[in-house]
Amino acid sequence: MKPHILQEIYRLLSAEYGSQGWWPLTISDLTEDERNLFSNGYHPGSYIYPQNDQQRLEISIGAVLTQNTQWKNVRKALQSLKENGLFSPEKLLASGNEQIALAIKSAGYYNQKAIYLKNLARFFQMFPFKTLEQFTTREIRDRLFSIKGIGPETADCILLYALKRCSFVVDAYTRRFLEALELVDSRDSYNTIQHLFQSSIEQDLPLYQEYHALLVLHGKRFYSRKPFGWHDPFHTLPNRE
DNA sequence: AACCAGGACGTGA
DNA sequence: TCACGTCATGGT
Repeated sequence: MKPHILQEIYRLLSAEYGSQGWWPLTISDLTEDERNLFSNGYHPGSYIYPQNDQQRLEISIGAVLTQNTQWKNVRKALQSLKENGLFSPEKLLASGNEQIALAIKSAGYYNQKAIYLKNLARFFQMFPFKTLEQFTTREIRDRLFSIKGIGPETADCILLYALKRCSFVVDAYTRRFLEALELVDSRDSYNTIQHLFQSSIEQDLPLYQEYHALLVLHGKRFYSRKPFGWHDPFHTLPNRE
């Protein structure tokens, strides 16, 4: 692969779609000014979020809930968790699986995810956000990955968007996109593809956050099973080498 | 009325 | 390692 092709792809995606402002926060968490400024919880051009543990937790829980699930349904589940007073590690651990499952029903897989959220809550109880600062990104990643219900992508989402660590997120859209460009093979592992990005682009947090967001947006447009775009996906993108 | 969504786990080869 | 079945609601 050409060494700088992933940089070039980022430039093209960024020019095509502009700033995304991931990870989205629920509107109810934001101040009135922010509410007026942001649409649908996105905060394009601003990388100061999350600003408190509540928002860090929301991103982390959202990362679990959005596994193979549309964000729209996750947002309902997040609101439901808050409305039912379940939105803290302590409350989650003190609640029954059935109660959590009921609250997150809209996100699907609710029985599994109720357990997953408890496992995550147990982790955050053992390692509050403040104490995580002293660990390396790799150390946190290994810890997260060992939690039942947290795979590589979910771990990287938490690292990148909740903990502000440069850990590149590889999702299904990223894989389909790179496969279509014949930059990776279908049998390449998650870590292989992640390493491809991390060795090609500069270690910059906004860049990491934006790049994944852009890949999701572009992926939804051209690489969904039911794509809603009609343009040639290769039109503005580099030809395969 | 099938089919899909910002995955992860358990199982058997 | 890896391919495959399972988990489940909400929208097209």
